[in-house]
Amino acid sequence: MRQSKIPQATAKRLPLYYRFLTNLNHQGVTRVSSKELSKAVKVDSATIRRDFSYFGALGKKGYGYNVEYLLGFFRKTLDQDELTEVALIGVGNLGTAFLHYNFVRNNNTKIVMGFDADPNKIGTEIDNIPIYDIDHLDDKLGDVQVAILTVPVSEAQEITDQLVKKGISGILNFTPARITVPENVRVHHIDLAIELQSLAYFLKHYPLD
Amino acid sequence: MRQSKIPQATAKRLPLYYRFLTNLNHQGVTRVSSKELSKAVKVDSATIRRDFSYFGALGKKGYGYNVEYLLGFFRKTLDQDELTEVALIGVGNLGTAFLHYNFVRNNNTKIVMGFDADPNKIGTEIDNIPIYDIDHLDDKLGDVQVAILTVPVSEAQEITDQLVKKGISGILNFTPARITVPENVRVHHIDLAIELQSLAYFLKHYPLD
DNA sequence: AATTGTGAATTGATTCACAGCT
DNA sequence: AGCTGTGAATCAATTCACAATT
Repeated sequence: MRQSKIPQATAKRLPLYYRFLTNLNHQGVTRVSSKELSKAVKVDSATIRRDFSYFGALGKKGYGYNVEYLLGFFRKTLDQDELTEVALIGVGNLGTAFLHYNFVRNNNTKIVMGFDADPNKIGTEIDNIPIYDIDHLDDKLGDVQVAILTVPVSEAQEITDQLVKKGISGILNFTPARITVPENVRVHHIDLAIELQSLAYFLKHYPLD
Repeated sequence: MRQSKIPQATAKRLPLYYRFLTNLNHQGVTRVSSKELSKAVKVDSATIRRDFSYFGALGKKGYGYNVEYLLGFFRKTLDQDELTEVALIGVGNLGTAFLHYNFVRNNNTKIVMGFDADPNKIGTEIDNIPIYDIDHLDDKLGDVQVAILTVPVSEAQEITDQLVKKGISGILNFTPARITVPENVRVHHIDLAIELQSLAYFLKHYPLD
């Protein structure tokens, strides 16, 4: 498990491949070429072959890849069975969107609890996920290792500190705050405003036509 | 405007810089070094200096950067005044989160209308943004160039086709579908499930400690 | 005939490290 | 004395292009 030699860029694409292969499998497709897959996932076919090759020779020359075999392989690799439990911090619109997303197919992650400050939400369940009082983070969080942070920006750092104190390992941060954490905590930032602004910027400065 | 020679990675960080510089300015800070800024935005200081250098020599050696001057510069560069109008397609939880986000500071983008199929939403306004019937996309969209796509995955491609027909230039796609568009349309994918899965994957395979 | 798997080339981005300026 | 701006080095990812294989 330690020190995989798979490039990070490849690792990020694995869930994508997995999802599309699952779709193909459901549709009864038994074989697929890197070129076909490329069309579906919008990743260059050479990149796909390179990505797959890190796991060994999974395909057959002149034939392509056997969907079921490939899927079985990825299932193991992605720890598709070993579930990662996730806590959702902040049950606003964005947080609620996540709760509803939850039980779509590819579950190697599962939101097991939510936290909020709103008394109308505390004690309720959304899609069977209990919502606790944010002030009880300490008691309720248990040993959950991953948190989705969808709180107002003003609270982001303070709540992060609490999560860190409880020993969290990873945070998916949707607030615009660039939160500070110790070296051993991994943070992925998704900044919706920046995504939109940078799309606009690219449209103006890097025209496609 | 055509063919800027700024690296894409730099371009993506500009809105981030801009936001933090605005904060500093509001706090009355007048000068900042690349090292200080690095701490705040979590980007290596050499990268920051390199990024800035694409716009010329904006700083002073031994001193750092003048916040106001830098801001003025970026304002122009980011077309902070030239507003990009955006349509939000799909007013579910995720879409609503965007509508509320809207009028935070850095506005070079503005959501001007929403679309949904739900009769309870059609005809209403959320934060002063009118919600139209998705079936009236054709009449209402006008010449809006950018769309945020937050519809169920099953509708993604069909609605994309409509947007394309109306001449959209950019789509921020939050559905898990890898939508197909002509070459001259730019699509940025943000796939929440994949972000979560890949964070979990990194935690397991690329431990930080 | 078709498609993989991969060396080699290329492209893109980051980081080092320091001369030069204020 | 301190910090920028940048050449050079490094690192990471993509893409080319084709020999090998079914």
